[in-house]
Amino acid sequence: MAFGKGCHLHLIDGSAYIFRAFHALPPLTRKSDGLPIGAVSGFCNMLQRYVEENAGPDAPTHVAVIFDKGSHTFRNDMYDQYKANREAMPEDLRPQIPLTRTATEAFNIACKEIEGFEADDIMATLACQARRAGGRVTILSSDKDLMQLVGDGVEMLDPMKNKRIDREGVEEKFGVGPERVVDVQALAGDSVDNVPGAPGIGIKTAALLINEFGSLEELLDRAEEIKQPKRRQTLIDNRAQIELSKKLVQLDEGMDLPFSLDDLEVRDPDPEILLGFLTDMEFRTLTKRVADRLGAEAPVIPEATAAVTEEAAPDWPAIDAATYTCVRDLETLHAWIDRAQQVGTVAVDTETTGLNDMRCELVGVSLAVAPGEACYIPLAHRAEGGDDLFGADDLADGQIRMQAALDALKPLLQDPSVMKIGQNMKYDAKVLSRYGIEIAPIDDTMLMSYAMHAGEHGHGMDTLAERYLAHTCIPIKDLLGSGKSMITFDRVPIDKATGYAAEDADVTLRLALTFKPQLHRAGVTRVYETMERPLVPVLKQMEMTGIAVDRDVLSRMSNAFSQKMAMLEEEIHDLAGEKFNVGSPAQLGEILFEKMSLPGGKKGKTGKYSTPADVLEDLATEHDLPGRVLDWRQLSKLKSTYTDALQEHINPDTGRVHTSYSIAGANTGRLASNDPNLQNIPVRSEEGRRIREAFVAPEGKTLVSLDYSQIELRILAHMADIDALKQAFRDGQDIHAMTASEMFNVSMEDMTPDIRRQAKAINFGVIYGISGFGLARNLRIPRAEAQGFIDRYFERFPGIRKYMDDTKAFAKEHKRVETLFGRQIHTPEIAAKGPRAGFAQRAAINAPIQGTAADIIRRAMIRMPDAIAKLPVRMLLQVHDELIFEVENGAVDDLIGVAKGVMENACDPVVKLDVPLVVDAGQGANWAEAH
DNA sequence: CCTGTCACG
DNA sequence: GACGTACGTGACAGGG
Repeated sequence: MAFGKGCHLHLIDGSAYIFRAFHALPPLTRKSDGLPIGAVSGFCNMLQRYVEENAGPDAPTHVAVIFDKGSHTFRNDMYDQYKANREAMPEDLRPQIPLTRTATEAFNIACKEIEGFEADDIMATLACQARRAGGRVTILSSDKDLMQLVGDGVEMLDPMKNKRIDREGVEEKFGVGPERVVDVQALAGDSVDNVPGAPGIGIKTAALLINEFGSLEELLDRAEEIKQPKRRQTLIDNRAQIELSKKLVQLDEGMDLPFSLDDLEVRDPDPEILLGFLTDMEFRTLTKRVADRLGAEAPVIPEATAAVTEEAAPDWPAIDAATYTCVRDLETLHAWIDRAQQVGTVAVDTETTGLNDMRCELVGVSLAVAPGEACYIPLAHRAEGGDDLFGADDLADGQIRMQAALDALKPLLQDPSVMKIGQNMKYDAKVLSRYGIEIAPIDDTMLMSYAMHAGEHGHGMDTLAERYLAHTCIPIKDLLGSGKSMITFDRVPIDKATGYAAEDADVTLRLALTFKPQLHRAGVTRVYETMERPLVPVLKQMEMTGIAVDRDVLSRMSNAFSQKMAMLEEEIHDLAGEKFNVGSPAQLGEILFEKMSLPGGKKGKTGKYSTPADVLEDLATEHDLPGRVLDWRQLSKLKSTYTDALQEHINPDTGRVHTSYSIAGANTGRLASNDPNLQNIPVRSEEGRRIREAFVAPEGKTLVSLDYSQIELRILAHMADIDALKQAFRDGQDIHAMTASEMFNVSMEDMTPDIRRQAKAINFGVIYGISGFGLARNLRIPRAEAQGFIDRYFERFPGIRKYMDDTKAFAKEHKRVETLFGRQIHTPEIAAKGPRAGFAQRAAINAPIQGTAADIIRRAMIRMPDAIAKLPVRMLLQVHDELIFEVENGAVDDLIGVAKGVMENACDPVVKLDVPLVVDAGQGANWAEAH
């Protein structure tokens, strides 16, 4: 039947169906092989319900499910920030996308998508064609972008609320008719799609203006006539941005489609094909329901053989090193690869010659496809007994040639439809990357544990195996030994290595099967999917890039420090009247408190005097020696930890320094940097800050540093809901001065640096879970006075005390606290008695604040690679509230614009802060200049 | 291997 | 009423 009068076209927004199905359902997996199919299941159920509900007299004559295809559309060419705030597609959803197309076809419903266009444009074009032909159209979607199509026989139906949206519905939502919806959207913008619009103008104001002037064009041409001065200026200043926004929201109704309306005619499904598909997916209930409706026999779905179920199966085979396979030829390897491909999920572990993933060599790879089914593929083990001059570096027999094995593994490890599970996958991903394999998609058991159990215990594999599998892993010591006689993994006999390596893969797989279904129940799926797992490739890239360090600068500083230290040491020995080890607190304590009888000597647990800096500072007024020791200590620290150690960390292959970030190191969600720690490079003292001059941009490039201004205090203002603080941040005030002014009744004009400094200490104290003692020590004032400050602070900002009390109460009740983004930090010690309770309480107060800040910069980092993809720039480092980039000189301003936007909007669209986030930028030839 | 000290946010 | 107290990290040196 040709489409025409009397015809009724249904357009189903396929992508919306998929996302709703994905988020509404727990992460179901196909029993036989663990393939994630939650979204497919939900999608099929929705299609079936659609079919059942649309069989009556008003049944459509034509129907199509329309999908988005490709992430880059013509709108991105107009505006590269379009939809830049979108969360990346969850890894579990990705492999399900093609299956939803297959499902649509199995239902024998037309399934359409066109590369480079959004589903909305296809639907707009089809709706217009149908309208012109005199037919009716119903769009099954709740997307407000589609409301511009309503009218003249086109309606929308919100499938969630089962609510029809006609002209009146659109006017209710936008305050204007469908033909003016794009005008309102152009002004109001859209944070979800990142359409800028006019700042400060929302839907209400936009509708008011459009109704007054008739159209957007008219409004912009006659903007001078607007009465409100601020509004007038906004429209005049942002004309180009508003016009761009209109182009972004305007749907393309005139696409050239490679099919016609007639191709969308409603067709009955072929029972064999549809039931075949549902059976393949192992949807028991739905298969039966569909079979009943089609009057067909429901096929029998065999019980699952593999042990992938909602709960970790209790009947898993025991973990036994003797049962694993050693893969020594290509044929066997291919059999394992095929098996992994079929299952769709495989645990992967690499064995290497060391712990440094930038320098070690690959020795072997292990795989696990089901509990108890694991293998080890040795690749570079050395021949045994070769400890003499000859043969020591010969490869042991019976190993597949490295390159041949990697060539065979590469398609599996890069296959987008096969999930690769690892424990601390960043390590393996970096090693494999150095061998030409970019492993993806990945799951990480360490990160699953971190998302669920941060604060409860560590997340190393041995710990997890003990706790969750009641299994003690083979200690690596048993293979490598320890201390001086320790060997590298390539010297381990292959038999012994097989048991160890394959066990790691087996354990990892079992942990993943245990944890994966628990994520949803613990309420941390989103944390894991959006803030843990996607960070792995981002950090991998940063770490592998590294930062250029000028060895000569460090070396000269080391020499200068040595000389000064030698001079100081001599002076110290003279003042003490004897030679001793200045670096030994024990010996120094003896000199100070015994020999010289200076006051304030306190002994620690070990019965030795303690000589921290603040004690020495107090003593400096009494004697010259303590001051000299402090100077010596500073130089000693700078030399040993920085100027000397950093030189050792310059990678000979790249000439750069490559830190490694632990994602699951800090309980709060912060990263930790190690080998070397580049998050504690000196900055507070002038002498220390000069070490940053050694961190440089190569010729023709610039280092750019972007840091969040006062992010934790802003979060506190939001979370504790303190109006005065929130307003101060909105007005861009000096927050410490403002606090001081409020507390001490000093006007901002009469503010002295000292009053401000005290207020600043209190502000930070609040974040740390303030105590009179702590503040007193920090400010070096009597305890009673400090307590007075705190009392006055709480009097002025009662919301802060309420936040602290509420947080403590929450922690006591739930044994955990949460960030604004849902990250959980467990506080098992909160119920402890004695001093531990105090620690736990203050940690509980601090964790949501520090953790939310950590979440925000994580989100920014995850979005950054896409945002800066077109610029000649690389992201190098993260220092908690700061990101450092290396950029070609010509692109500095572009980078600052783009990256700042990503950082300042990193909360979107999940959390709306009541305070703005502000990012400051710096640039220079080295880190000292950029900061 | 633990402790003290000190570098950072 | 006494006790011990700011939050989160990592690296280095000394000393058993």
